[in-house]
Amino acid sequence: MGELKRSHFCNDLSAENVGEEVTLMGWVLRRRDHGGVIFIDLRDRWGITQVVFNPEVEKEVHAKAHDLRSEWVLAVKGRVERRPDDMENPNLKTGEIEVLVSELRILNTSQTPPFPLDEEMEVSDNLRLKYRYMDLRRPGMAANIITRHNATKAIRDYLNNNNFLEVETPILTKSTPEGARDYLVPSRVNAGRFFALPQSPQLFKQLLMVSGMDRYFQIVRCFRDEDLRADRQPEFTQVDMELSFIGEDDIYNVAEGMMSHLFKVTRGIDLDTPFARMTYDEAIDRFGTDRPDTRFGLELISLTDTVRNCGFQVFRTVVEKGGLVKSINAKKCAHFSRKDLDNLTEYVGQFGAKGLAWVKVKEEGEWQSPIAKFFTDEERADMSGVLQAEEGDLLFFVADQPAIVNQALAELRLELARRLSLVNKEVFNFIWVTDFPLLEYDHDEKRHTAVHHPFTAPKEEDLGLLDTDPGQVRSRAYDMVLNGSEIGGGSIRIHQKQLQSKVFNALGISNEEADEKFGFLLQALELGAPPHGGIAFGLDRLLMIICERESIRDVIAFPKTQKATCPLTDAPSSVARKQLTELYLRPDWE
RNA sequence: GGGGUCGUAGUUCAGUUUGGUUAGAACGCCGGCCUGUCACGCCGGAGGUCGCGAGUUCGAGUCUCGUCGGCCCCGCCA
Repeated sequence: MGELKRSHFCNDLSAENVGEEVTLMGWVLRRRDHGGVIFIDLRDRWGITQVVFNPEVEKEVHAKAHDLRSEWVLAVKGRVERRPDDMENPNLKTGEIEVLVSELRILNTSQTPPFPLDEEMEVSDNLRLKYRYMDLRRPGMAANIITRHNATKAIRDYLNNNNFLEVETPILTKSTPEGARDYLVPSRVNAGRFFALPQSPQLFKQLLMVSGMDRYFQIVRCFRDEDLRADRQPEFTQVDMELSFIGEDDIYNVAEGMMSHLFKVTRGIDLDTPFARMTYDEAIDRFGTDRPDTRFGLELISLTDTVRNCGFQVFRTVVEKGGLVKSINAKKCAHFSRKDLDNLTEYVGQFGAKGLAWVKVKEEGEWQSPIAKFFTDEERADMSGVLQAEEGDLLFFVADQPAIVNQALAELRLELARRLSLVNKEVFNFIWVTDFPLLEYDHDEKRHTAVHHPFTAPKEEDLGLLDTDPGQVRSRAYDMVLNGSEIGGGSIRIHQKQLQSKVFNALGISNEEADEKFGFLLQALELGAPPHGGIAFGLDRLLMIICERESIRDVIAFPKTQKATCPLTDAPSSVARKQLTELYLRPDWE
């Protein structure tokens, strides 16, 4: 760069700077060579400035500019000039001016980029990840990274102003049963032993409460060795927090305040607080899922009682076996074609539904449907009544075991909303889902497992059920749901050893195993653990919504592919045999 | 572990249904011309193991099987 020193960024200059000598540094976005005058759009993180090379002004510099190519790195010194009349570019922040270059330094050349940095062009994910540093030059991606910075800054500011301490917790930690598969790290110093990377800092943040930190938070990487999705990476970031001497309402308050600040800073949006609340049971009942998207209707309606004694054997048998019959009334959709319906039937099939019954409501409530003949006039009228069916409506039915009915119709509801364009992207519907069950039965393992995690406190009024009917115990867990996406979850924790042991027992964890795996926590609970609780937010998912992207990969600087690999570094890779033997590992796959 | 979909020039894609001469387009790239463009324009040019491997066939980008990779989903995971 010689003696050149950058004086401005590429979005700084305006008509007010006309006449000034400035020095800009950046990348060549585009070159427009007119044989005579040459225009270069110079780009940096902040913006774009047009710089001009005129042969009548600086003949040698102009000649040098002839060689410039896309993505070369330049330093240019020159005078800010107002553009001639009618030559202003309203699409550029710096469009009023241009820099007439008197001195050009080529700081670096560049090969032709492996893909165009044009925002409009779709480029395959593999290429984008292999050359991620090029991908991140694209203004849209750069904006996401900048938004991510602004988001974490806003979160830190808010929590700092509310008496929270940011405390780091170990990345090399102990493998614990329950939950997701661990990433393991072999210990060289301790033959045959392994660290695990944390699935979350759950136990450490509880210990920080025992240590009297009172209000902790951390923006922290978490690791789960499970299969990937558009919204799931093996390493992801949580906004993790824990508070002492609090109840649910205190958590809701802090979390709502933090979200309000976050959305104000990143999107300029004022959120309505407090957020709506809904129990788990109500969410399942009305939406079939514990993370309902409440931006549109199409709610699930139960017909189980209505059809209990009906003439249609399929429905009757399902109800007799403890199943459900639920329905969605797709208003004014009776025009759906047979192909549409086959299509939707296939769609719900992947969620386990063995069929999708449908009814088109015609004049005077008449049913056009393959199943119409199985019902009496009265039964059809009863069902139409419950569903508030009107001429032109399309009714869908699924009858099966509750889990299948709810999932199939929940997914059908979302698919219908997409097809009917009912989803308003400008709306941010936050809700708290509360009163989750504490335990669910795992048919493979033949025992109960924790719905949230094993440290979640049961509701006091349900404590008696822990021995008699554990599946019916409700917990003090809560999720924050935004537009159908679970963006955070937490609970009030157990802070007394006796209750914690009891829950471990309900989970089928013996006293010995509890001591071996969680002894340190149980000990801490006996040394003055305060009542406490907390919540953790998925920062990547939040940003995906804030940045209006379809994948969390777009808000992570260096994400992994669906196979959990990194095309840029080629990780994971094989290692030297010596490294393995040092770690007391003997491969048997060769 | 399973289902779907894609893989052709540097990039994005057409061509695959119905196998048949030299595999096309746009953008990009290279060269030339051009003093007011901003997705500059005009003229010319180069550029392809059709992901990889087997098979069917006189002949495969096109059909079959396998395999690798990207993406989406189920299971899994909060």
